[in-house]
Amino acid sequence: MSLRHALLGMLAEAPHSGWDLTKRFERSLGNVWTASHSQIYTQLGKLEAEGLAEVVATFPRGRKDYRATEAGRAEVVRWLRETEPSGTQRNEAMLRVFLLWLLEPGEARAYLEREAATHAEQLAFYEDLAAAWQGDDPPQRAFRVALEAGLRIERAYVEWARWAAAQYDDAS
Amino acid sequence: MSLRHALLGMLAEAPHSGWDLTKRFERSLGNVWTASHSQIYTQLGKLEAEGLAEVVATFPRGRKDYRATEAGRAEVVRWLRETEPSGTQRNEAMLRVFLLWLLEPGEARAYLEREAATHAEQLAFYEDLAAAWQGDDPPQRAFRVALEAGLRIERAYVEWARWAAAQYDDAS
DNA sequence: ACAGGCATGTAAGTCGTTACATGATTAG
DNA sequence: CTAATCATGTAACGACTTACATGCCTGT
Repeated sequence: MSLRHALLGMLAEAPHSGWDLTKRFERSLGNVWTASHSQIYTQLGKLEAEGLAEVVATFPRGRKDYRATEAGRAEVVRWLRETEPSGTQRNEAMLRVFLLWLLEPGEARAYLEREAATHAEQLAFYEDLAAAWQGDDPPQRAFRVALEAGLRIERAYVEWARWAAAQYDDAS
Repeated sequence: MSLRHALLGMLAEAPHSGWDLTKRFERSLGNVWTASHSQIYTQLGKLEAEGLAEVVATFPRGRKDYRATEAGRAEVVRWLRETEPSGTQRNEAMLRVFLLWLLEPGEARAYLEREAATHAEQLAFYEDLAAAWQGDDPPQRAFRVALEAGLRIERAYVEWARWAAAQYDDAS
């Protein structure tokens, strides 16, 4: 159950509302794990019921800020230490590559060119983030390490997709 | 619904039994999409009921080989053409990197070193596959294109993980 | 004879998506 | 005053995991 631990991790760093967490998933975290607001609010309720998170402040418009309790923080750490990442992979874009032979070569090439463009855009986004990055506390440094992975992997994707598109050129 | 289309794609290439498909997911395809046998058998039943796949042969031990019907083949092609890959990402190993600040630097470094080793192993596996690769029909060529992505991305992961482990060195 | 791998299926429960539903605050 | 954004929640349905359940064939 990774969502629980993703939420607890963010709530161990600083208080956040369900809305905040939803936005963080949409922006930075969404590149490694996605979650919809309905899932987040439901999970926050459960974390509170289990004593892993608590409401620390309430604001206008019904906003509630949660923070991880000591038990909650201990639970993320336990999860990081004692469990191995599940090998479950889901990469729909790459699954489609296995099936490209079912299309005309021109269509396959177009798909790969769109992939190249999408990844180039994502890479540019990461480059902007990296250029703007500053901060030296541990969570920021962990973020920078993850961002570096994004940079390197998106670069590899862009180069691969361009190479792959060329494989489906009329010539070949 | 990617699983349906992954199955239909394989059944459009050649007849396969549920067992075969399960094995293919465990081996090559598992790196981009995972599926358990229970999910596969259930889905094959549905595909047959909808006229997208049909049983073409039966063997000892209850083995049944399925093949995509014309309607089934048309359905994968429609999916490839008319739908965009869903942006849903789930990469638990990278999610953990965002949370590494919760561990001692030594533990974080150990995690990243294990990641480097895991990806190096996967890379070696892909390199063996690439060395042994031959075949010139369209499905094989699509496989080779996907394999090239695996090679490049695993290489990027290995280099990143080594760099990242160094970030958590005692010195820093 | 028996171990290992082949082969298929069902059931219960959890996780995740999409749609529905409501309302408050702020900026223009 | 009104549109956009903030903000939270529930319900229905579909996807996925884990466990249970069964039995056949082949090689040693």
